[in-house]
Amino acid sequence: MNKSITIADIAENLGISKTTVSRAISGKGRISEATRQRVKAYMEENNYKPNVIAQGLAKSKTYNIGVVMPSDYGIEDMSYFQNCLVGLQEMASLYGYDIILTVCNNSDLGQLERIVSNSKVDGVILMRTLIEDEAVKLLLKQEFPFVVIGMSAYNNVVQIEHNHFEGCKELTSMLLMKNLKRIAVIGGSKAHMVTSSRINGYKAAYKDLNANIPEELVYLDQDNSIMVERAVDNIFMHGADCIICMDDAICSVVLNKLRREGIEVPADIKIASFFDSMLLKHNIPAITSLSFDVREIGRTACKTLIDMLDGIKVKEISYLGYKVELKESTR
Amino acid sequence: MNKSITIADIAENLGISKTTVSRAISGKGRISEATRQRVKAYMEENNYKPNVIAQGLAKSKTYNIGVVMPSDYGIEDMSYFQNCLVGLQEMASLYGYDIILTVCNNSDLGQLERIVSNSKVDGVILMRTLIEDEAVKLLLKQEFPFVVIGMSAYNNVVQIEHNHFEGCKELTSMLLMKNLKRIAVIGGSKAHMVTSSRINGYKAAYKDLNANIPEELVYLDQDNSIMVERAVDNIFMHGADCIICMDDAICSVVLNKLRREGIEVPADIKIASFFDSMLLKHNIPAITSLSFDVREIGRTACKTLIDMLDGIKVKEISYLGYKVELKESTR
DNA sequence: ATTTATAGAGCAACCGTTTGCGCAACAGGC
DNA sequence: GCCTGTTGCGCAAACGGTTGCTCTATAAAT
Repeated sequence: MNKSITIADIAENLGISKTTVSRAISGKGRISEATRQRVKAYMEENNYKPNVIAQGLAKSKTYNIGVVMPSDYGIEDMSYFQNCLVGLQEMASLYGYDIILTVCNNSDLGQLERIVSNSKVDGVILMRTLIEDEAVKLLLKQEFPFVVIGMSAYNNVVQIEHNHFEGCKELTSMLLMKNLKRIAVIGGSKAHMVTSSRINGYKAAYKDLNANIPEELVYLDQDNSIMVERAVDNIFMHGADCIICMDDAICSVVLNKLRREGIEVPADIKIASFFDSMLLKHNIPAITSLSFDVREIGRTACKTLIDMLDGIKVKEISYLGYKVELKESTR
Repeated sequence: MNKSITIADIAENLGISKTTVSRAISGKGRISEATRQRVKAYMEENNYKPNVIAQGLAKSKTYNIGVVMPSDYGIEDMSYFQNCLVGLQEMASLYGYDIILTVCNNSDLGQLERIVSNSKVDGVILMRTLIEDEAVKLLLKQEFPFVVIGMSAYNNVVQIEHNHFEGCKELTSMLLMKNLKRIAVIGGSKAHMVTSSRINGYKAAYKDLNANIPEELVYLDQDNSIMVERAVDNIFMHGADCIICMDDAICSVVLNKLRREGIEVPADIKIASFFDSMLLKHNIPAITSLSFDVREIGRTACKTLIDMLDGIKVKEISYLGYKVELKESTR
């Protein structure tokens, strides 16, 4: 690991002061075009790279963004995470930031606390928040800049999200319009904001039509396949003409279960799913899906945080678009 | 974001020098027990947190570890990645390091180059390497400390890996012992070291028995479900009594295909898979699987890198155990 | 020709730690 | 009472940048 050259080296070799070199590089302050060119040329030639740590110390910035990934992320969340991360990265590197990743859970914020109080990051992005979220509380208390991806139950929190309420409402409405009246819902955790927003959207669609909400068809917190399959059984017992799956993993289990039971999709029952992953890409019968540009979420979240760090006023909630895809006739 | 207190503040308030405070904290250098206690008490009381950036500048360390995630990671890799990451984190935070995550691909190493030459990380962990790997070349050329997870085709590279050769050889041997002679292989990229190791293990098992290797049953580089399904067709055409799937995603597609064709597992054909994810957990018929403690890989990789950074001599290749799980009779 | 504005550059302090070296006080050995 | 060793501590220079202020030379305005 060969020692890299510093601003002082450049200054000495060019017979100018460190100040001037610094100015030539940053473009700030008064400096002649000629000198700037000399410095630039020398930099180029000798492959000078600024030491971001030193810059950080001087400017009280780290050029790092902390990203908190919940430690209970399931495999079904990972595709979302991956795409989001790519978006975050894209934007971060555009502005010279890097991403420090920490896995934390609501009851052990050690990691997050460390990077925040040791000043290893300038701001934080929360990948998901709970209705009762310790990370949010911590950051609010410390007045540390952060944005959350997805909805937050807290005030004064900058949020980037797809409009799950509207999305789920639109989806449900569309299904209702197609004369499907008994729409079941499986999956999603009650503790998550996303879920409650979606459920509210679902209910709103029913209310708009003054129709009764079939509460007996809603099965949240189905943590494993066994539960999901049991839910499917119950749903059939109660009679249903459509199932909305809260994520792809659930959808996959449901589809398998139906296949085993000899129930045809979409002939016997319709299936709709929130479609984040590629998991089902090649494996879906006719399902209606709601899809999001997750990468865009990442980009927006990152840019918003950077704006905040630059002291630019940002709006508290950014809603991003979603799209409902009907695939009734596929297959 | 309230300004945090510094070593200078402590020094002033306690009427001692910065040096003494620093020594009290680090425990290095000569210092009386009494003073140390005074400082510790004050730190505790006023919630002092060292500024890692400043420490970094002084010690020429960042306490950051770069982790490179290939940008072509598929959803089937994410579970592996997640578990590995948790292991990495665990060990990193134990030693006061943080993880800077970058997504890079072989033809665009911009991100990696930046964090390395801007001295934002002390060392790098490569999540996967290709036979012809630009990241490895770059790091070797810059003499930058790094370890790779999985096998590397290069010399003088510190590697942490499961013994895929032995693993796949053992798996294949076990299958051969059970009188399955026509074992097919689907999936895996020729460009990846893992794959070639596994294939070599597979072949070695055949050679040990002086049996002919059924080359016509090996289908690598099956990038999408269509190809996988076609491969399955071909495999049946050539006759096979077992299929080894290189990963869970492939396995999932294969299982679905078989189900659709009305082929029973394990009655009509046996299935074996490299089992990283939870994806198939609730959805597997009787498959034989090879599983790894991926978290341990992460831990080991991280500890190895930290040792390297501390100037401790590490062994070039660490093999971690794997285990073959037979589930022939499940379901 | 004198004043005023401005452009180009440098000095030196600063960001928050670490660390080599030096200094005083005190201990023990003779 | 002198010499040597050790202990506890502080000075000041680093680490590699940034930045407020000052200074000079030149251009523009009067």
